[in-house]
Amino acid sequence: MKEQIYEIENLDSFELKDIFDCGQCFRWNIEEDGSYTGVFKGNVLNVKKQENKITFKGICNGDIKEIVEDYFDLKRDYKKIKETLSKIDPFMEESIKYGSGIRILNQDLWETIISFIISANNNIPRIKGIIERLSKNYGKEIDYNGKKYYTFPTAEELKDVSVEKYRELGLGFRDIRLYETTKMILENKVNLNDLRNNPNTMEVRETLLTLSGVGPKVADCILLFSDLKRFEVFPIDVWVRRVMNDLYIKNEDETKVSKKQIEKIAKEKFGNLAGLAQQYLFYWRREA
DNA sequence: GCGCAGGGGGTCG
DNA sequence: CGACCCCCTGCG
Repeated sequence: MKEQIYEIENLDSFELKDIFDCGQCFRWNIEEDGSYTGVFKGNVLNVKKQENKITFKGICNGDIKEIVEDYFDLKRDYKKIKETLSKIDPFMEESIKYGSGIRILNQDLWETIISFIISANNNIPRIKGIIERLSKNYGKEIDYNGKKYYTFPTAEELKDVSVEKYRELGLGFRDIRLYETTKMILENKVNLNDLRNNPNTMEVRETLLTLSGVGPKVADCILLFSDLKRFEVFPIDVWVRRVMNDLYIKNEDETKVSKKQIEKIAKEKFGNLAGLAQQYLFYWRREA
C-alpha cells in the first residue's frame, strides 16, 4: 500500500502529548522528532505537530482524511465542551487548562475490550509490552518506512491460541480471561455490533460485565474509550478516587470513600460529560 | 551496579 | 476481602 498524507492547520484542542499520554491508549509511541506513531484499525499512522500545522501520514486502508477525522474525534466541538465544563468550578477550569489538548479517540471496540482486560492490576509499560507481543505474534504485519508494524489481532486470529500460550506472552493471571472473552465473542454470546447499536448505556454496561475480566472500572473504560463513545460514564480508579476526594469529599482516608459517593458527585456536577471531566481530572492529577 | 521488596489503570471466588 | 502473574521501579 501507498503512503497517504493529510494536513490540518489551526485545529483547536489537539495536543499530541495530551491525547496519547492521558491514559486512553497503549499503542502510540513517541519518535525522536517528537511525533507519534501508532497502529489502529489496520492503519499505521504518524502524527506530527509543528506550530499550528498537524501532519498525518501513513499506510491507511481507506481515505486518510476520513480515517483521521473519525479516529481523532475531529467532528466534535471540544472547545464548547471545555467551556461548559470550565464553568462548573475552578478545579475543572484548572484541569482543563492543563489537559486542553485532549481528544477521546474512537478506538476499535474489540481492541479496547482486550486492552483494558490486560490493564487490570497492571502498569502501563507492561501493558504496552503485552499488547505489542500479542500483535507481533498474531496480528498482520505492515511495512512502513523500513520498519515492521503489527495490527492488533482480531478475535478470529486469536481463535486457536491456548491459555498456556497467553501465559508465555506474559499475560499472567489474565490469560484465562483473555481466552474466555475471546471465546464468548467468537461464539456470539456477546455481539459487538449489538452493543454499538444499543443506545441504552446501562444495558451495554451490563452486557460488558458478563465478559471474563471485565469489572466496573474496565467496563467504563471500554464505554468511554472505544467507538461506543459513551461520555456519561465515569471510570473510577485509584487516581480518580484520589482527585475526587481531594477536591470534593475530603475524607481523611481516601480508600474509605465509596464508589457510590464518587459516582453521585460526578453525575450531579458533570452530568452527561462525566467521562470527559474524568479524563481532565485524571490526567491533571497524575501528571501535574 | 545488582539484588530484592513493593506495588501497579482490578477482578474473581 | 484476600489472592492473583509478571515486571518495572526504587531503594539499600
